[in-house]
Amino acid sequence: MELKPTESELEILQVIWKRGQCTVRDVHEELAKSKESGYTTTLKLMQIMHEKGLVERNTDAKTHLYKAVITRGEAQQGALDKIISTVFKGSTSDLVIQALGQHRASKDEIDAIKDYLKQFEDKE
Amino acid sequence: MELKPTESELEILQVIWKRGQCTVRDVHEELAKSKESGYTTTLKLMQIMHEKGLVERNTDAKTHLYKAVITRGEAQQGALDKIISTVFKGSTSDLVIQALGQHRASKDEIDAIKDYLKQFEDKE
DNA sequence: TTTGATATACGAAAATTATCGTAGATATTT
DNA sequence: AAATATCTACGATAATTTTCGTATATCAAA
Repeated sequence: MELKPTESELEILQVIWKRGQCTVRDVHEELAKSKESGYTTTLKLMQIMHEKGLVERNTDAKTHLYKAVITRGEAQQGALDKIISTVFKGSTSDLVIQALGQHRASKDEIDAIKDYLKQFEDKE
Repeated sequence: MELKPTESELEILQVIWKRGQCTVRDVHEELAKSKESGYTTTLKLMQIMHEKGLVERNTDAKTHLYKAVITRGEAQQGALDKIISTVFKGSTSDLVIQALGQHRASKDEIDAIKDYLKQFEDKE
């Protein structure tokens, strides 16, 4: 196992994560808002994702229901690991600073991060 | 233009960024440490990268010298943009917190980030 | 100058990913 | 029940990316 989703698979997972559970049509209609592609393309991709173990599905009814096996957190971690090692020279702080710099985090976001950092203050 | 490097191209860019400038052999021997592939494969990839405008090269001598056109910072930004939108629901702070959490940044790294955040304190 | 090592160029195969058409099953409507 | 709509399965093609072999040029050494 231990497969990382492709770009298209990630788009599909996004929809599934948001809804928790969905049909091929659910996913396809969501994607159709921003993308142009056939229904059977989405279907096929989701079938492949099932083979790969990225999603599981309930086939009791005619219309199958898909759920994500890989969690959003796992995908996040995988994505982070990859870019930290490929473009950030292994430096997490470089990534954090670059992220904060360009994306102009809002005050709330900054506060959330500060709060998070507080937990390290009393340690060691 | 405006092409994003593929996975393999990114590996090559890493080597170029580290050295500033290099030959195909430089890159290939660096990659060979962690990967198994032929010299002409690296050569071909670098030629394609040249066609795409990701690198430029000096062909005065028999052995060409390659330099990166896209900067590490641009690649970092592109990589961040992509994963923030695909797996972090557009939330920079989610990304930052996840990065800090799992990668167990060192004290120095935490300090660097705190310093960075200070600049926002007096604003607005 | 012949031999051997090392370069680039480049076509083409292999591998991976994405897209779609069609067939057949099942449900829904008239 | 017949017609229509919707679903899955799945093979085949297209597009993209990666890998490599071979031809050819250049340089250095014997």
